[in-house]
Amino acid sequence: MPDTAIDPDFGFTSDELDPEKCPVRQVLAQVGGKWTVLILELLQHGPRRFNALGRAIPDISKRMLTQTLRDLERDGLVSREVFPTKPPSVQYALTPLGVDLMKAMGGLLDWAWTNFDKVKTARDVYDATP
Amino acid sequence: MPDTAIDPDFGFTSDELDPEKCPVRQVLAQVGGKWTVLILELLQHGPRRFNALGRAIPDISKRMLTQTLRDLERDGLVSREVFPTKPPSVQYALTPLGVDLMKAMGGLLDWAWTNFDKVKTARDVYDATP
DNA sequence: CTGAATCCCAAATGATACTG
DNA sequence: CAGTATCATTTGGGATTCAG
Repeated sequence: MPDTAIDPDFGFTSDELDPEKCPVRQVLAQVGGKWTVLILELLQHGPRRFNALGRAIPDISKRMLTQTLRDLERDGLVSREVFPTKPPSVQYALTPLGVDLMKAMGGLLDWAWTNFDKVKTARDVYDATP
Repeated sequence: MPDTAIDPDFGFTSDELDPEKCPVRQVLAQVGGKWTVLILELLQHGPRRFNALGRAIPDISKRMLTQTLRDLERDGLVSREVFPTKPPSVQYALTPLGVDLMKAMGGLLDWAWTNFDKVKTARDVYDATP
């Protein structure tokens, strides 16, 4: 008998919510990073170099810029190309998979721009009620 | 003169990336939480009680379930209704704003289910190359 | 210019016990 | 049942320094 019990309150198998197996949890763990989407958005404008990205994001450290780009490269969302100039330059760009992801994120991003004021208002109301 | 300088590499004003003012960063800080989207997805099935949500998510603690629900309520995405039965029962449900957010997230969620295997493959390839 | 390595702090999360 | 309170732990991220 399978160990994928079905939750009585929902229709889900436990497998579908398993942190290791649930694609939503895995993808969101990446995309939910503090800098991930910001960098992906910038790269939608075309390939950019390391420091150009750094300058565009005022409050990111080199450490996190490097690390986030590495993670994105590892996931196949961003490509990294080194030009052996002197000094060296490195260009980052969205891969087709990355472009596709950003297309899929369009709805969420639009929602954020058009509805965040409602969220802000809700917060103010909530915080105002003792 | 305004302090909203324009980045030379992109067309953005610094205001648009200001962590406090950028809706995308604000919304993602919430949605990117470890449990947020999971709970919102469950509530798409209809209103549910505290422990039903807890049972459906195998590895969440009561502490984080409470906190995430509070944050969602504060943001106007989830409603909370207390029934003074004995013992008490509390029902959580998506608000219209929450329903709307989940609609906007549809593209991303679909992408996760259909493309995560590609991400996994990319990871394996990346990790295999020394 | 593009990182890697290290140290360190703050925040997020988990574990457990207690309560109306 | 639906939390709260407290403590312990893990993780994310910043600052700094060094290197090809």
